[in-house]
Amino acid sequence: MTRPEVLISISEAAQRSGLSVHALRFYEREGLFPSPVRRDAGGRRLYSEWDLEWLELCTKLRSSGMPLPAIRRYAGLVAAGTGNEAERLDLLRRHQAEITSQIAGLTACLEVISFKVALYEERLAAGGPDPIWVPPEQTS
Amino acid sequence: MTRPEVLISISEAAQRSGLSVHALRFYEREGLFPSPVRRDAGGRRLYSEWDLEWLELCTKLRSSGMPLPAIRRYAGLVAAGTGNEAERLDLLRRHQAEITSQIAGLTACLEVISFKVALYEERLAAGGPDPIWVPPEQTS
DNA sequence: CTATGACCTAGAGCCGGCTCTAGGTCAAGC
DNA sequence: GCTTGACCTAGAGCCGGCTCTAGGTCATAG
Repeated sequence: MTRPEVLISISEAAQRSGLSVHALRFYEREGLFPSPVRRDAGGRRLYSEWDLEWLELCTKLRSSGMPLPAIRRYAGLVAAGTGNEAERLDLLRRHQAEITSQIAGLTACLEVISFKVALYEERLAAGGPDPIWVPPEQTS
Repeated sequence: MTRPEVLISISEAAQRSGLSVHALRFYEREGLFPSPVRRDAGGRRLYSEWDLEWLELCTKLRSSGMPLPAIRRYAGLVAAGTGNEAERLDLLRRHQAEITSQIAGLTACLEVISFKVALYEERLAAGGPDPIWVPPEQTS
């Protein structure tokens, strides 16, 4: 009655997760998996659906700037099983705040850039080669 | 009639730009200034208001992920004077797109995290220690 | 006159996050 | 039985962006 769990090789896991095989092994060494990655008789890694989902979360965390040690902590909490939900929540909330402030920062940068873009567009449209922003002549 | 241009020392420029003195010298070596930073008789750097404005732009570009070589290119265009506005515009537009897609990526991550946060909150509020996401028991 | 402190240069070091290499095992196909 | 190719481990290397060090100059204060 145990349904036939699908297990895939590292190269397949790499394809499906978007990570390189190197990165997958590296993540494992770094303790980023809550439960050890399974192996076949020959010692080769076998990734389950669960592992892939976990990796998906990991890549989201990474791509939003969470450092490996933090992901390791989270993995540790998950590994420890139920009972530490408050801690997990705390970790996630902090990262949530982190992302929010990153977005705010980027939005501010975007505004500045967009302003400059608009300026250049205007000038170019006007055809005039009026200087917009020239370094001051070295009047020494 | 030339108004008395205010020139400040490197440490002051560091404070006002938020960069370290090391970083300021480093940026200069890396060719990130369109016009060379002025020096006093003793060879010490003197930063003008214009330099500070430039640095402000640089930090915006950097903090939104523009790599140093790209900033160097932009500095080169500004240094070359009027006539290359189209190129500058192109460079800025590309970065604009870059930032936009970064924001989109972060927003996607934020959604995932927020979803998980909501899940944990719900569970914790319910008081129940129902497992949310447990690594599968190694049913080997 | 000396010592303090801000500055200078050139170059080495560091950190995070991979990425790659060397050297080896193993199973399948010819 | 040999080659091929996917995998293994441990560890070295790389890249970007600073950051720090060593060793020196110079000006003002005591």
